[in-house]
Amino acid sequence: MPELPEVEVVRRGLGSLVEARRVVRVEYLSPGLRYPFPADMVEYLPGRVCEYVRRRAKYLLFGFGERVMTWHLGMTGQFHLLPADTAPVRHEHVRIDFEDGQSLRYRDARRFGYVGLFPARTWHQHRWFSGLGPEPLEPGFDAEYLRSRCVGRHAPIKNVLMDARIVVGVGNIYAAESLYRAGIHPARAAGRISQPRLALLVDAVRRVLQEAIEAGGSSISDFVRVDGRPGYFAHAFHVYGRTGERCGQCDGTIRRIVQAGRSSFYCPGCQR
DNA sequence: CTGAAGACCTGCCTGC
DNA sequence: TGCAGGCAGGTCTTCA
Repeated sequence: MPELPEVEVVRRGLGSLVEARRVVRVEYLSPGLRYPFPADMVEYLPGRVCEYVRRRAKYLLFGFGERVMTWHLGMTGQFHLLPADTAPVRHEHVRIDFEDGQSLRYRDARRFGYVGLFPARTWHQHRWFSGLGPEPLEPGFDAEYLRSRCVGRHAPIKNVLMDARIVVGVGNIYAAESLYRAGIHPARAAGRISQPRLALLVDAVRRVLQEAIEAGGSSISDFVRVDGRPGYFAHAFHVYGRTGERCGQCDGTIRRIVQAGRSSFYCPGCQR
């Protein structure tokens, strides 16, 4: 489901609802997610207070004393906060009940999501996190850095942008939209883009992600916020999912190609 | 090392 | 109406 903006929107929605709340019960309800459920969570969390909800890349981090619960939403993961006596929702996998009578439900139809419970001091050393690149909305991601990671690479810039070792949080939608705004063809070899154009790309990535967060994320088929409302950024797509439609800036028609097994959308007139 | 393809899952839409 | 095929926002593993 989610790229960085959607995860960030979920984080903001969850924060005020679960921070400072005490857990009373954890239940793991169904067939497994992508990786085995950390069984010690059922014993560790009850009695503890959620101190914070943060985000790193596309992961949510929940602080509980000496441990951090990390959560990746995969493609279709959703959190909902419901009264504890609400029956399990479809594809519900985990529930965390709080002292105040509310219950956090995790549902995930495709089960690509996964949970971990790590020591608060060393969670970032785990292989899920240790190789991650910089956050795109923080200062470490700039034109000079991107240039250093593109030098000598023949891979298409779109694939480079989606490589979490280079920069985190940019998925299929926002890679397409960023490249459109920067006027760069998604198949262009990363090593053959000038520094000024990479600077435009860095700027485009930042603006697209920021605008998407402010719009509440992109709801394509099933993304919803914690309160069930959709995000509205999909209305602002220039190319994603618009195959055959007219480009908003030129006479061109939006095209779809497949790169590394994923759909890419671009305007042949605007993107070189 | 790099880059591409396949795998993991279910649901939904299209076309025959 | 039924069913096969293609597609879906992510990441990891395998293979060339």
